[in-house]
Amino acid sequence: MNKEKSPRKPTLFEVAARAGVSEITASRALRGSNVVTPETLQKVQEAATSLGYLRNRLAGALAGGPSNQVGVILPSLSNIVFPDVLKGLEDRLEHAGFHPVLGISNYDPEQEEQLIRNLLSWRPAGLVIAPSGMTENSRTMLAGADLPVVEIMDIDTDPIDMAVGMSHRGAGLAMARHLIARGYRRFAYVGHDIARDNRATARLDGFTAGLNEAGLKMVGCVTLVEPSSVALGRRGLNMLLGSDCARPDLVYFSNDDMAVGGVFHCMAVGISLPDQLAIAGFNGLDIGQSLPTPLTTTASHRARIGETAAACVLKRLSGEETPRMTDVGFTLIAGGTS
Amino acid sequence: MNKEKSPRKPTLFEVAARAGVSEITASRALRGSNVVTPETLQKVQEAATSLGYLRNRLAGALAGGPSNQVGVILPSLSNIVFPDVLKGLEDRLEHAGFHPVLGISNYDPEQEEQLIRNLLSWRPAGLVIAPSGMTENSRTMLAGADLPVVEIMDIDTDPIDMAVGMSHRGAGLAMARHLIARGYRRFAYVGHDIARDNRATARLDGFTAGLNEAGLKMVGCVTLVEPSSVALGRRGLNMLLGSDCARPDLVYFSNDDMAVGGVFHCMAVGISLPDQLAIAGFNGLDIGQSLPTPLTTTASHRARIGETAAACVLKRLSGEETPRMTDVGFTLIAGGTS
DNA sequence: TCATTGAATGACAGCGCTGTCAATCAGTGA
DNA sequence: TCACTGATTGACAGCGCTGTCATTCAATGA
Repeated sequence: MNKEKSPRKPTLFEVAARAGVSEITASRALRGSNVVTPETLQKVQEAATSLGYLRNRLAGALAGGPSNQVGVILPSLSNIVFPDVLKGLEDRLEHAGFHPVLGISNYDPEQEEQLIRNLLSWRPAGLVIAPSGMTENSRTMLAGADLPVVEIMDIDTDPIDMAVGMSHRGAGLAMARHLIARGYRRFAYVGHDIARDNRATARLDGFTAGLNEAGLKMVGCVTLVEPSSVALGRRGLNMLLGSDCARPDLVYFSNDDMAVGGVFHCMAVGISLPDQLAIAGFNGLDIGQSLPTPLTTTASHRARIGETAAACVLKRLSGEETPRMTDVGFTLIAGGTS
Repeated sequence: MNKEKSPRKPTLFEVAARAGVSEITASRALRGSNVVTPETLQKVQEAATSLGYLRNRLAGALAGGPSNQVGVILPSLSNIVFPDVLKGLEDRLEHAGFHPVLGISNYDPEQEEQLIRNLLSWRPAGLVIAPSGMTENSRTMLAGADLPVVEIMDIDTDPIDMAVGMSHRGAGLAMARHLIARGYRRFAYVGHDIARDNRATARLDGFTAGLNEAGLKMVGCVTLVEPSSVALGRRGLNMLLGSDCARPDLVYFSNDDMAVGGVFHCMAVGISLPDQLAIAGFNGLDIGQSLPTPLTTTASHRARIGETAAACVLKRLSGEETPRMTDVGFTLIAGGTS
């Protein structure tokens, strides 16, 4: 089935010959141009089917036809956040017959640059990227690439072309204000590999700013240099409470995975929520909201970010005006854990 | 930045001219061929850099060069399973400088066929697919495409070219035997949109077979025609226990998301695990293992499936022998919920 | 000294398709 | 009848690169 030497795939030329028309007419027919007669169309389609013709888009794109590939660069697929974004992207792209070509940067600017170069060399129709500290080269390539480029997730910095996301700093700030208004005063933080995840850093930054506004500061802080996970959150809270810092009344986690781990730790050691300890996360994941006591968190609209980014690319390709900045916002969820 | 008309990208010809060599030599230099002199190499690299040259792989692939794109077709990105697989794939591919080109079939054979046609038209180096009931056309295209094709997830059926996965039927069967050995007798099932997810169906099938071996049958069964989620599992268990079936002593869930929902329901209504009710899932997700009481489940090696599939493609491309079937197996986790 | 060898480079053709512009032709009104 | 219009179709060139074979040239040994 795959050992026999292939008898060369039929080309457009053969389809055209069989249908008794020229190559270009066959091309137009198969691409659904509306200038060909219904009869011609049918002849060509029949010829294509009977020969098992499979279009070669490499040749098409090289000859100046449009591409239906969109480069997508994400820092990770480890937690559900980026798959959610990817899902939104894919959804919207697929409706338009486009495909994401994926690259994972692992939060590394060098790898990111490599990926950009690599993906651009396929001359995609557009590029969507969740940046991880782009290098100068990266910016130059993107700026000169003459295709729609959408930077996603964060809108706290000025984009090369377009940006779709939310203010992570703003989300942290809003959460701090909300919690202070609810009467909490002794805050602690449990975070994951924060050096690499600059969005988590931005949230913490905003959160701290909120505390400062009220003349407060953190009473404790644990940061674990590992990717975020439920298990890590559980471990992190355990460490925090075992340390000699003042007992916090609320722990802000770097995200929901971590926060759910915190909740599980409380369940396991019999700390009652939210009386003895309150917990807040970030992301608004299904899992947090399905806990016996729903998690206090900030819902990020991840799929919507993906969808909107895809929409921006598609709009630009069809010549429409596109906003430079799109804020999809966030929604504070006042759950039962605070 | 994107309004000005682009002054046409420099081509290999210009790089070659600038370096004072022929096109083909420049091509070889930039592709890292070992036949060019170090001096030539440097001249060409300098010329390329100073011109901001960006390789055009469309032309390269069309001219007979290799592609570094691998088509990937998955049925969904909604729960963590397929992102995990994708992560494994991406990891391995990226190390070899390859990129997945993604398509989501939504468990629909027609869409799947469309995707296959579309992705193949880019002449990728290989194709990895988690099949959703392939059509006759799909099979024909793949069989005739003359590239490595890996069918992933399930190995219960005969593959077109290669298969990497585990026996879902076997996993269901093993779990049934394990639970029966532990003394459980009154089994019920809570599942999600099973018509579309034939792997969940295979597990249920195996599980039922295991019960039959022991002369047992299900005492209750709830199947909800929605994508699986924690919330759905919670709802499903609630429905099951509210129905008039005999009270089960163990509920088998279609996967861990659902099972965790079941655990949360028990917590919320005060059913103690595993005395009053036992629960088992499938997948071995982090979340289930981080519960105060770790979930009894079967760990599927999702990332490994992706890695192995990628490895198969790469091996085949480098001319090595590849196994037709790779069983990555599964691991039964006897947790505290049973 | 001369044929021989191997390393480095180059000329050429063509991958399969589509944009551009030109040609064809039936139908129309003067 | 004839120029004119619009709807179809076609000829041509070339997108940018790489495989194949040929060429060049210095180094080698007889």
